[in-house]
Amino acid sequence: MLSQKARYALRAMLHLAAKPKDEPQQTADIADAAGVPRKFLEQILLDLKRRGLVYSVRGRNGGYQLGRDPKDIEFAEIIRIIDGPLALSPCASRTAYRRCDDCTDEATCAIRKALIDVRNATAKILERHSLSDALADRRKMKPAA
Amino acid sequence: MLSQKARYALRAMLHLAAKPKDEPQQTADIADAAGVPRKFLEQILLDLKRRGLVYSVRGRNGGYQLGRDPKDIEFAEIIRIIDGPLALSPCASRTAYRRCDDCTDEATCAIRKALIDVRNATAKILERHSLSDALADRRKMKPAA
DNA sequence: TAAATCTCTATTGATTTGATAGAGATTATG
DNA sequence: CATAATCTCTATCAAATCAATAGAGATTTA
Repeated sequence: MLSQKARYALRAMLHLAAKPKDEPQQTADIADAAGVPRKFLEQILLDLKRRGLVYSVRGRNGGYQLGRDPKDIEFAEIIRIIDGPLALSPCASRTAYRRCDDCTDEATCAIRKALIDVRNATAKILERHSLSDALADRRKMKPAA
Repeated sequence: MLSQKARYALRAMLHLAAKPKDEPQQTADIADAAGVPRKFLEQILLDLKRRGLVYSVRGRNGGYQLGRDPKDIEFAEIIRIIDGPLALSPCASRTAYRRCDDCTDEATCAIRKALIDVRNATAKILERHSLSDALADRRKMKPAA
């Protein structure tokens, strides 16, 4: 399961993706639109900012914009920043590989093998799914009435 | 990420799968072989027993056996029992669907759509991966020397 | 009857999660 | 320049979850 925080992050990013690129959106507005507690959202946006996914403008009329084109921001990246690796076990992670403390023989671990398959399938989907894909999906699902 | 408990459960089940079907294995032995704290393992096995994955024999010389043929016990089932649904969000789960509390429009939720794709891919792998598959993998990886 | 085992429930300490708070730093504007 | 509006940073907190331990009970064999 994703954390609530990661779901908030995805919603906030999707909101930003739907806005004109260079009109900073304020945390209060994003929080309202995405249904996220404002102070909690601020922490989330700071994390995303530190990794370059959003760009911030300080001071009056400041706010947040996407740091890159929506087509270059993948679900996978957002989730990894907030929740950590996609894999079901550290030993099956590519971005944050770590040997299991209590693993006796990784080479023959049949559990690990299955978990790597899952991690690859998950990454394949989430690394190919960008914010612009999501916007397109949304338009498709709810045709302009 | 799977919980430690789920990893323990997979290891314990794999250990049982490698043993003759009708020789009850004792928790102390399984715990030792699978590297799981004994009392913690007992809880895990009880959960698995309640769902029919293992069968127990009480009293002296008692112990645990698989409740079904290893080929009919899937990783997915073990993980679901211990950790709950495979999906990344309740709204993307098939076995434990629940609407997101704060979801405004599920029909057009582009996040949900991606998460459903992930859940389907994950389930496809883990529902087709049985304990006997895992034993076969292990033999393949470590040919009888 | 005693020993070996599974069964059940409670408890505990550590960590994580989700959220709130408030004091800075920065900028636009009147 | 003063002020209001904003992002920035760190601390704190309560509740939930996780990982593990404990121990009394029930069951079976020898």
